[in-house]
Amino acid sequence: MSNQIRVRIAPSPTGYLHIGTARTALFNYLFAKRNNGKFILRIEDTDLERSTKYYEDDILDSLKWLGLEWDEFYKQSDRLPIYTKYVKQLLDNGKAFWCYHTKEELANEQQEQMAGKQPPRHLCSYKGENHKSPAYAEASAGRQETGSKGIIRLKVDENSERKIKFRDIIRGDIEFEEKLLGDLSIAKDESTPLYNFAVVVDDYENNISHIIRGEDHIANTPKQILIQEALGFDMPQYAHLPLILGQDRSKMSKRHGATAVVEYSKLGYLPQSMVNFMAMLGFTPPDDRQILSLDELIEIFDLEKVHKGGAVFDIKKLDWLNGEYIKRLSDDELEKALLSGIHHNYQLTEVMGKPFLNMVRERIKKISDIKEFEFFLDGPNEYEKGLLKWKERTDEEVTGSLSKVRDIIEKIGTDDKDKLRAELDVLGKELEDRGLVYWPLRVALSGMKASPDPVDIANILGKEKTLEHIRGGIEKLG
RNA sequence: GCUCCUGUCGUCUAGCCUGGUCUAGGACGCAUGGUUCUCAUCCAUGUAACCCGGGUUCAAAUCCCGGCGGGAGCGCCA
Repeated sequence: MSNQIRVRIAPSPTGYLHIGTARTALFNYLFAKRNNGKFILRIEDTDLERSTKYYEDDILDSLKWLGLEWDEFYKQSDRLPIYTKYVKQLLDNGKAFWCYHTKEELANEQQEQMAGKQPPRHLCSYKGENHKSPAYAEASAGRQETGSKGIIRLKVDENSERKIKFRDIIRGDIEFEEKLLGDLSIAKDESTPLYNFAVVVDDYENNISHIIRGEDHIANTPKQILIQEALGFDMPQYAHLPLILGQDRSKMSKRHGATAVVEYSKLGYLPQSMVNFMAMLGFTPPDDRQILSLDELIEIFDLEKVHKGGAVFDIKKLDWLNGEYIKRLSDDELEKALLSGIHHNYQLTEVMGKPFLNMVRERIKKISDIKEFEFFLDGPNEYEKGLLKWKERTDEEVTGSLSKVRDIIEKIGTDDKDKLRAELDVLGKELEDRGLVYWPLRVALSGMKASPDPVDIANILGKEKTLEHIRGGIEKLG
């Protein structure tokens, strides 16, 4: 079982689950499920200052909402003793050391290097002193002078001619020069690991076989490889995903709009369409299908076919996809979604039967679009009486038409749509103008210039409400 | 500034590895038409791209070289 596929998603609970992290999670999940592997969730909360339980909960909830259930769960803050063991090991065997430079010194060093067109890296003067503990340094004059409590770094050979190479499943061979890296920070103290170190230790301890993550981590890879080597760990396989971009082709961020998965759920997007859409950002099915479920994606997913270039997040395409998914929802599913209350801009309190659901299903792209249909419950909004006017027809003609429609409905009701439509068509023929019948009726019922078929509205509203709104229209015209 | 990644319609992309079937295909969007009281749906049609320049070749989106463009990373954040 040692060569079982094991992948992980490692979000840090310093914000809501980001759409980019969600996409990375999705690709990890697809790869794991495709290969009978395990999908592991690891919360990277070594930065206790910024990590919160609130965001951790959001990450878990969002992942579940998307349907990306994990097989194993870890939290770095539960695993501190493990990091301590490995930090001590490196300190003891001389591969790591304490550095006492201050942040200011480091910043100055970097500034000088950049000004001198040199690659920015920390070449630590404490490296040769082999400090194994801060206590040693405390006794030395150096520490008081620098005012730094110190940090633990990995020794990196600044004169090395070696290239650090790795094969990326998506991009092919990538290499970096070891000497350009500088002495890497790995821990603030023996029990406070820093990102690159914690990742390496955890990936090893969790037996991670493939590291699938965003392209923004490519530059971290050689650093992590150096740490692996110092610790004597094997190198996992790497695959760096393209970034999700905003309209200006820079990494998607808040200024481009919503970035959190939870925001999209509140905006009225379905998890199925989010999954489908995110998958398309960087992966294309071998056929021309556009609509694919999570299970269908698992069947066809191929990590080697993932794209290299970043993909712009196009909300218009998401809207279309979401509309397609809404059309495929069953009555029960649609009703449940409409009543869920998750969508902040309008709370529907009741669903008026199957005809209502069938009408809505074709007409909304997002669940939150249901607010356009609030007139079904609350009656038409205030509208200008001019809206009732049909083309060049006079108020008298419109009133006359509405009165005749009223008479028809008083007689036959609204339950039989076919019959009602037939009667209205007869009236249209009499008046030699179908529009004169349907337009004022539709406006009287909806109060809007664009709305569903008035016969459908009347049918859903029922006889009494329909007549009430028609009378309202007639009154408006005086 | 340094390092790395990347470059096909407005957008997501197929094709590129294994040159010809590519007068570059699909989808979203947009436009037009049909249905129609309006809108939406649906149907049909159209719109629009191989970053540039050399080279190799009978033949290049596809191979090679050189430019240019875009992005990301460069923390005692992750």
